[in-house]
Amino acid sequence: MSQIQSPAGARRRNPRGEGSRLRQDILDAAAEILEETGREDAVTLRAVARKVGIAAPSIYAHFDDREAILDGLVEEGFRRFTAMLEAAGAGLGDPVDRLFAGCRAYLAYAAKQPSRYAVLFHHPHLRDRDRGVDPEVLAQGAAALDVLVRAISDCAAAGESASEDHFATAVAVWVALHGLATLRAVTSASFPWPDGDRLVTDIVGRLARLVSSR
Amino acid sequence: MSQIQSPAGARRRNPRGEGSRLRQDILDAAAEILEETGREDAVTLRAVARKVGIAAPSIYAHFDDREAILDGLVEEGFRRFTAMLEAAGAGLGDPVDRLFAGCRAYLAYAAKQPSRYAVLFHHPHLRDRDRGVDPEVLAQGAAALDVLVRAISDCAAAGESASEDHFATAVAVWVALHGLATLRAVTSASFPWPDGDRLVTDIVGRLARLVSSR
DNA sequence: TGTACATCAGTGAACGCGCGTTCACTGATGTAC
DNA sequence: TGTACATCAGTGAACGCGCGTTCACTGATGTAC
Repeated sequence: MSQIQSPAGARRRNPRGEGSRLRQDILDAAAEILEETGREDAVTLRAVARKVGIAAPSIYAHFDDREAILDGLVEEGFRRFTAMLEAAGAGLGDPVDRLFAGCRAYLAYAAKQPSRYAVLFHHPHLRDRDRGVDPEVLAQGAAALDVLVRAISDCAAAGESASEDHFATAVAVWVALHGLATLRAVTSASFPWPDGDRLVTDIVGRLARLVSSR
Repeated sequence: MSQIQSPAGARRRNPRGEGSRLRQDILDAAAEILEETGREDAVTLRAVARKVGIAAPSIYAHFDDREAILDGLVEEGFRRFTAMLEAAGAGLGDPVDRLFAGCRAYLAYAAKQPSRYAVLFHHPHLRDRDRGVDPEVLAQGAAALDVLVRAISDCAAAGESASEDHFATAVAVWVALHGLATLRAVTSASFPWPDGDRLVTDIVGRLARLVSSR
């Protein structure tokens, strides 16, 4: 948040034309609450307003309703997630290095903000149920997966992966990354996880059908 | 539920000594609400009471508080889950067949009751945070994982798997199964999943280090 | 430079609701004599 | 066989709370003339 303060009116009113800065403050506060509590239902309008230091109704200038805050959180989360994945392997020439960098970045994001990560993939917006899927969110999700597909294509082109159907290969890797990310967040401290990096190298290496192990 | 009815008092009082039947009815109702809504927070004391056809305070005879209902759901869920996994491969002689049967049963459980499955692995009880982990739940979770470990050990003993550290191998398979189970539940209908059975065979085959593909 | 005015960025009080939980109770069912 | 009584399986009313949302408003900030 660009300005944090107690409810006692310490917040300075945004200057003209920059009222939309409050929108970002609201999203940041919502993300903080989500991460602190680990519960999506703790992100209430009033809790967010308290955290930002505004009156609850002020939120309605920027979001239609409570659900819209969560929608915004998911949308922003996906945008950042995709950008982060793309940035992860950007400077690397070797496609296998790029693949692993992307996978490690994926897991690092989920480890750093487990609840925020979880909300990306549990949010009802991803389902078709009651309302349609937000196409923006779908597009971001597809873009994130595409980073993986390209990395694997490049590995295959370089003769480093035996993958044939690169999309299916990418999905297999994605599935395992997601499982690893969520289970790590949820298991108790007493769970005897095998050595983390070895596990990742192993899983990704096998599922991406890498030719030589690293 | 052994008896379902509208709130209008159609429920028949349990005979003496069988009051604990209500406990099971409450758990069943909670499971139904969870699956219908897909939201853990929809499982309120009052919603459960309405579904069972009793007054809300009647629940306190069987559960300490609202949280205890969810705890009960998780505990029962794990017990059934483990039993189901064990039953899945019971009749099969070939260890590879047994492994695949277990994996398919795992995914089938998650596909049939996605919310109930999700609650097993997202429930705060698995974390160390505020309260200690319920040892009963931990034990059931360990037992479920152990089914996998044994299946893989048997494959290795039969020369069908190149696995060395069977626990690590089982964790890799588990991670992928969990990822597949949760992502399948959450992706929109428009997501172009690769052929389900091929994907499972492929992922499990590679991660379990099976020698010959099936 | 002064001033009337529109706009913007919020506020404060109030609403109705469903919730978890408590409390004192009720009335059917089985048991002791 | 009859009856007093304990127990069991619940009920109904009430509480205080935090919630999402609405409404009419306020007062600072910039703009037109």
